[in-house]
Amino acid sequence: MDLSAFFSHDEPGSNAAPAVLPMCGRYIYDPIKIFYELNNPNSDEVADYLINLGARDLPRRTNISPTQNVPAVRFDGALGRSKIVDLKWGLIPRWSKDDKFGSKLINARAETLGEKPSFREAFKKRRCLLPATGFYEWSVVEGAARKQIWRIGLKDHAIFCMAGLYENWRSPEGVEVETCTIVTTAANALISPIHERMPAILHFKDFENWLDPSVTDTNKLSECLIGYDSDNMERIAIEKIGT
DNA sequence: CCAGACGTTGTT
DNA sequence: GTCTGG
DNA sequence: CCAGACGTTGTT
DNA sequence: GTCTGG
Repeated sequence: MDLSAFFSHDEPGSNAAPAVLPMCGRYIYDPIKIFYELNNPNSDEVADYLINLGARDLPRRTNISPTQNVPAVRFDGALGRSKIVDLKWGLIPRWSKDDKFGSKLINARAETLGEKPSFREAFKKRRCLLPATGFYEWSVVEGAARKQIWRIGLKDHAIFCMAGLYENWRSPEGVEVETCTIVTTAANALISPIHERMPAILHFKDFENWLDPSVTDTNKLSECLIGYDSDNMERIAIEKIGT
């Protein structure tokens, strides 16, 4: 396989083919405020949607990692609409005896959400969106001393929403913890040279169905968990997280 | 029946 | 909680 | 995902 | 090398 085309926008020196490795264990949230200042778009329906939910002033975070609280959109039954809440990244199943298992469940494969004991109930009833402006992947480049870091996102740094599931877990001591996981899917053409998986990025038209707990047709829900179009994304080699 | 797992990614 | 393996 | 730790005994 | 914490 000729991988040279994938490196046309790489930094100098990374012309060796990387071992095919690599998912979504770190990501980025740039405030919508910054997004608008940088790009001044005429309209962006995802950004407008999040602004309407009060996301405009969420803080900038360039290295969101598992076990941290992350901003999420989910349906609130009492309000009758979706709202933004903080969820701890790393899903702890309701039946889990301790919180250790949660640190492993940072991703959930889209293909098997309906079957896995840890995810199937959340897939039917507790879906959420995780806003982001990018995510990181690491790949081993032959001959290089360190792993190559990639910052991946939509073109023009547009904000997007990853598909997520959430749970409400009660510890033996009675402490409530709300946790979440990021749904992954097969990598698209842009990402597959460096990683086999990528987060499921939802199109705006699918937000409502994904968030609506009364929607339980899992076949239909699965249809929106397809790899995002490579042409609308970009992948940039970086030296350090946060740059 | 009980005991034990329940997950993903990447690496070999 | 629910399924699988023994 | 990466970075960093990786241990015990006895004492307070 | 493998696990834990963030």
